[in-house]
Amino acid sequence: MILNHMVEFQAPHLDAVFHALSDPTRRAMLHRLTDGQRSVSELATPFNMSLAGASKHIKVLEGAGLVRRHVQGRTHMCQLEAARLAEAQEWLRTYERFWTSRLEDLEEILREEDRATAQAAGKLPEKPSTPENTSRRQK
Amino acid sequence: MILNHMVEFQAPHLDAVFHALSDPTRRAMLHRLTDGQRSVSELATPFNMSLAGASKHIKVLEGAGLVRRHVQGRTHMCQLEAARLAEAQEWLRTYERFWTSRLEDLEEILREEDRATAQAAGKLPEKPSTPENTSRRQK
DNA sequence: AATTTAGTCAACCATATGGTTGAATATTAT
DNA sequence: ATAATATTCAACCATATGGTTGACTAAATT
Repeated sequence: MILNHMVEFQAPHLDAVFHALSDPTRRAMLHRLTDGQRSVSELATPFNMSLAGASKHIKVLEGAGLVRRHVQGRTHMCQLEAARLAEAQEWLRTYERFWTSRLEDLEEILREEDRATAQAAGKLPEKPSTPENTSRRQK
Repeated sequence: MILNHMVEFQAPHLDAVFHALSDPTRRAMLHRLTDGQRSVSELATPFNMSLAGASKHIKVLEGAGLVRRHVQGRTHMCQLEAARLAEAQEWLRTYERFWTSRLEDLEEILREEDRATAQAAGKLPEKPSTPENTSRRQK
């Protein structure tokens, strides 16, 4: 529970990171940066888009902390900054158990039966499942 | 290179998945589903939001394939569907090497030096770095 | 049969997003 | 000094997003 809190709230970047990743142009840009630094115009060229448009995308990536920029003269060099990607992966790791093992399916089924019985036992409470009262079976 | 293509293009869900994950309400909803199925109103209650609003969020999650819905009578039961999360994690895995090992930093530095020399050697080509001509040092 | 409950739908609103163009800024090359 | 290059900025546009409310549909309860 405490860990969940940490994952959910100790990473206040997730909104920005996931949003940045939701655009294919930006994902492609990140991917090109795995090969090394690229200037803004280098990053822009493969895309059928104005330089200003590409520049905006880069700013989104920068804002999400996925790219760092070093200005050298008139060219802005962009570099992949992976830390926030690690945070995103960490968030996803919480859900790994839902695809890694069929054992988890069984666990899930048991939980379901549990719920079903509880529901059959009586009326649903008025606030049936706030985070506070669903800790019945904590991890 | 072929693998990169696969990661980038064989997962056409990434836009929708990452977009779905970019909203804290939706992430919280997913999280609550790790504890078992929830009806739409159960999912909605913890949030200071109209039922219709929450319903929209759930539809976004459904659209991204992160939630499945079984209608039983008048209640719609929502269930976590993790496969697409696995795809997202798979995409992120491509970047793991950028945070897992300091060895990669060295590799990166070497690549940088390589680039710098190439640049010093002559003018930058007109299309300096299309995906085709940056395969100089392939993975 | 009447009412409550669960949920969607449609219309609306403010703001965000992804894109454009044209002008502005600063650096480098001639 | 002039021109070219690299990039941002500001204004604009269409569409998407996250939210609301009120009306509607369908199922369960009384």
